Amino acid sequence: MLIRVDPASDVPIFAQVAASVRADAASGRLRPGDRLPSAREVASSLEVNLHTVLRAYQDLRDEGLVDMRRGRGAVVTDAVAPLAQLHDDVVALVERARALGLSPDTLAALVKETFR
Amino acid sequence: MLIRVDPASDVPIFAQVAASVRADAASGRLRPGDRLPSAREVASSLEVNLHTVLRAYQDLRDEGLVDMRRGRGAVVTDAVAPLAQLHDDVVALVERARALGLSPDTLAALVKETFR
DNA sequence: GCAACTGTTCTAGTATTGCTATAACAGTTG
DNA sequence: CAACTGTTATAGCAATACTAGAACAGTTGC
Repeated sequence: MLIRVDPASDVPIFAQVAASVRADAASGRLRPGDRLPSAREVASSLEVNLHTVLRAYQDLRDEGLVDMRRGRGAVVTDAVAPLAQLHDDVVALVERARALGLSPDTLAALVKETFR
Repeated sequence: MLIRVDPASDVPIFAQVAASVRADAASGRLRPGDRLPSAREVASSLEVNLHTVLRAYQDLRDEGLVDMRRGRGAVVTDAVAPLAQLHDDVVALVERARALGLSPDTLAALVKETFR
């Protein structure tokens, strides 16, 4: 379980951590029942604050993607299934967007706006 | 040409303005050669500051979607064509995501992460 | 039971960001 | 020339992102 983050990005670190987990769940690298590394572990290896990682984990919990309890850690739930189902479609769309020269921000913003 | 914004949203106003224009371009409601309403007009009707709208317009310019010159205003460029080409795919993906119960933020973040 | 782990909560400080406010400047158009 | 357009500059305020340190409270395994 590897969580990647780009410190130079304008995207908040906590959002990048959550996004990394989400992508792993969508691609099947992370399955229901799997446990995320402890927040302290992640914070240490990314050299960021514990609270920053916890903020990401809490966002994932709010989305229902993980189940959190003290002492146990954060465990992936069945709610990741929809993400996995969309994975191929998302990859296909991203490939088309990339071929057309769009930026990640542009495509993401377009998707978000279309959702409204 | 109508630009909608949700003041209660946690998404910055300037990002919402840019997203609104992007969506209009993608759907074909806005075509190459069309002129955006002046920043002062939009600021006035949305009851926000001029600079907030200009920030949105400048983002669109950075993406190449509009051409800006003082005195003339912001004009939509041919670069919106890729957006229009993706429109149907984006709508289809959003529909699937909605049916699966995903939130706009979750899907947008997933798309953005998949792009990396 | 106890030690070592886990998330939870609290307080607090700093730097950055989003937005506002005013004003002046400089091209473009009719 | 007048009325429009975006551009630039300065300044201030509120909220956000991140950090820091500490204590608390369940869970697990020896």
